[in-house]
Amino acid sequence: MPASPPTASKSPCPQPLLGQKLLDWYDRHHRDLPWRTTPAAHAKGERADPYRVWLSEIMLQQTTVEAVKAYFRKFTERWPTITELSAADPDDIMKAWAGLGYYSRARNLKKCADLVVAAHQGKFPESEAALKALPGIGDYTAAAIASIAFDIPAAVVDGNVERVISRVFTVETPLPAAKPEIRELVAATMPEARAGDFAQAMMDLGATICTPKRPVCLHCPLRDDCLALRQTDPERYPLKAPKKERPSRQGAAFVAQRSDGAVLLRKRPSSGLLAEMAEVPTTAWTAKQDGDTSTNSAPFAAAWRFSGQVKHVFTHFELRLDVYHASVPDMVIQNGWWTPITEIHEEALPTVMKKAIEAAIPSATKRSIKQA
DNA sequence: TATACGTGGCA
DNA sequence: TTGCCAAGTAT
Repeated sequence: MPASPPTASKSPCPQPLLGQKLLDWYDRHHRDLPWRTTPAAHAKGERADPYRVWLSEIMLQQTTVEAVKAYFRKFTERWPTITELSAADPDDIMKAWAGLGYYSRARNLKKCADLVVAAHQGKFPESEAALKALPGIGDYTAAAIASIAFDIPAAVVDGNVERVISRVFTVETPLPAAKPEIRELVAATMPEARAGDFAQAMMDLGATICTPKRPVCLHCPLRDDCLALRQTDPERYPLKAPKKERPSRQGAAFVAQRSDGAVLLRKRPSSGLLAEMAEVPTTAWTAKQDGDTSTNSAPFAAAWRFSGQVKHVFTHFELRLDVYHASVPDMVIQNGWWTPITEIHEEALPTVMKKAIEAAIPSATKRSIKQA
């Protein structure tokens, strides 16, 4: 524990006033989102459902609000309570999550639901530490659930909060090293009451006013307190460590179709990229130069015809897949099964696989998540 | 502390 | 087109 953080001199004392300004702004400008209760309802004693708070927070990790909305509705309609989610077939959860990305979240979702049902009588534990002990719940999510669902004064620090705080206090330490410093500043800024509203207010401010590019400082409730606005350029914050460049990989994907139109799928290994999701047979994905993407590397002999190339960008590499198609006789493969082309959208297919199938069989996967 | 882990939207 | 970004976690 450093005796004196670099920016300590800039915030010698707690700033409850700042927190109150933020809450006043939130009362008038909060976003209405499917997983929220309004601050007015909250003031009347209404509590947010911890299950819905948890589910939304997991979905929102590194994911936009707009992308989450349809999935959140789908999950809560199908599994209204954590008990029902825990009773679900894990494959059905993976299918329902398909397209949202970061699939370990879906696997941990089931593990967490099972634990809460088995070890906590179906109720989320009401402390930050106990929440953080659950699968898929880290520092941020534990604090978010504790504050939003239980009004526990926990320091919620996500990307929005990092941006708001680093600007208001001109934090000169680059992320992620600045995290502890930012957490201290949040703790000093938090009001005594309304922990959940304060956390959501910080995030709404970061999402709508204190945006990464072209923040709307004119409308900001903290404009008189913001050191970045006063001294320099707010967009300079938060400082970030330089990122590495994204390598390229390439491979081939093989879309086999039976005479009745069914497509051959198989299940991916239980660890690593896209773990336990469905795929069409592919080669290994290797560094661009030495990848063999010819039909020589097909999973079995067939009249493979080149359909086209698919590009897909993952977080840590970009992939170019040569896609081949063939009409084949009925057969059985390891970990594989046949799916009617009309039901392909119900499988646990990650987006990259939908792209590959679409390249081989145009219009095969057109049906969108909202209709599914 | 650094790396693996998805996807879609936007300038 | 390319790069950045969006309510992070696990190891």
